Amino acid sequence: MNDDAHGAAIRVERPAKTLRELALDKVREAIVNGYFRPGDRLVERDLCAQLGVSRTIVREVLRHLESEGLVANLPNKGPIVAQLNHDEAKQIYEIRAALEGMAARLCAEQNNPAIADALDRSLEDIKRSYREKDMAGVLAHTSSFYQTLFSMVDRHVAWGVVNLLTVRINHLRSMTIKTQNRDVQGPAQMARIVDAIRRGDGDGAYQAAMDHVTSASAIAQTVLSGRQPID
Amino acid sequence: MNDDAHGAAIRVERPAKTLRELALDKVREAIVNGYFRPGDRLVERDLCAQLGVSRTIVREVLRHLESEGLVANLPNKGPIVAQLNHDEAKQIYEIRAALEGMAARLCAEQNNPAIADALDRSLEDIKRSYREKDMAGVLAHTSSFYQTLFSMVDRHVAWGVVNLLTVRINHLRSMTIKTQNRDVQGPAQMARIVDAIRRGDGDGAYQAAMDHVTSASAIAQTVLSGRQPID
DNA sequence: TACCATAATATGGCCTACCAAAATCATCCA
DNA sequence: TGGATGATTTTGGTAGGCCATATTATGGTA
Repeated sequence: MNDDAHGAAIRVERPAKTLRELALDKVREAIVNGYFRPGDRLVERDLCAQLGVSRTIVREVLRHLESEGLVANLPNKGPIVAQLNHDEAKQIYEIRAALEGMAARLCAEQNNPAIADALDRSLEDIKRSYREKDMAGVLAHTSSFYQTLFSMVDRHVAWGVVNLLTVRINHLRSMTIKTQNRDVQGPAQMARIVDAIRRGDGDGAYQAAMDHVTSASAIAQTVLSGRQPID
Repeated sequence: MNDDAHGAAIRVERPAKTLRELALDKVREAIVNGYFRPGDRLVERDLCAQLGVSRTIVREVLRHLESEGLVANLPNKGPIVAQLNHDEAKQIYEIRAALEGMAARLCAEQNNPAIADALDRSLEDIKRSYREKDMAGVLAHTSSFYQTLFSMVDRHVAWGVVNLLTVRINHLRSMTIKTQNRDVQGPAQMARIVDAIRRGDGDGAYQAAMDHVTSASAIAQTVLSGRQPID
């Protein structure tokens, strides 16, 4: 009798995404992977034309990105792509260290072998991407490693925070992973996290996760100040 | 010669706030202090009338609050005031514990007496507000205690995160501080943080800050499950 | 009376067009 | 040459309209 229960199984998955959400993703993408550079002005009407949507949508999208910290608004001059300074980047890495350390500890305390196994799979993906010089893959699989870390202990709020902060340092991330030796050191540090989790060693997992982010932060600082010509 | 440097001193402080920002603050306020209740629908056209602004503004405001987590958007039904469940509240307290613990540790490691002094002043304000049964004051001064904790070590990004999360549990906060004995226990726990900072005891400050938030979280959980008839 | 089809109504999503104020750029004149 | 003046660009904000969907009356029929 229940139409819902009956139809749910075969119901086609509607796109359901509104135009605004589509536009939001597009612009965020464009900023994150550098199509728009830090400091670039984001002129509303230009964006309208480029996205093929109305000003209403563009304004809402810009507001949203502003609250995400990807866009900054100069009064009476309009929105620009936010510029990340040295110090803010450091703070973001520091927060990630605290939260990822926390998640790692919680994972270790679960004593559930499935967690370490899932993390190991992500880790394998990362190593493979490094071997194949697929840097986009490295980033994606690293994200999914951390997502696993948080979602295995049902910490989606903290994952949301980490994710929000991470997009703001995305260009730094893509530079750090290209650094000399990072293809060996990075995975090794992550393996230490997984080992500690597998041993049920909360403190060890916490420390290992902190160390990993901290070393990424150090590299990022070098990149930011040195500005080595990687392009 | 420099007109800017010259004029800056006497330049009238223009409100500079755009209508949108004003509206944003109003609606956020209205949600935070319960004028709009969790689950209430936020009908765009009604808000236009109540705020006296156009739909464009209202929509931008709703988007912004959505990304802050204060408003949820039901597909094909529109925005409502976000409802905070048990588990999410717990996660928020947990994140605050991690970040406030971090800030407390950093403060302790600065070995700067001015920090402990400033915190002590906030603490006095809190106690006074408790004595005067000024609960709004307790909340405000507690916030400023933590703001000091973060700003003294220049961690405005982390402070932003904590702030963002805190508004979502504001009603819980106002309930926990009214709990029996909280007027004694709360300040005592905060005093332990300040003491540790004054001693330069990083680990102690970290632990004390964690303890304080953790106990607030425990009270909040009780309130949430017990649902004592406060109205 | 019970029930179903249909029509209103309410509302979100999206669009166009317009205006005012500020910033920026170009121009022209003393 | 230096500044006043005017044109252009762009944001901030408004008004109103169109369409699709969801809810709610409404009314007619078995």
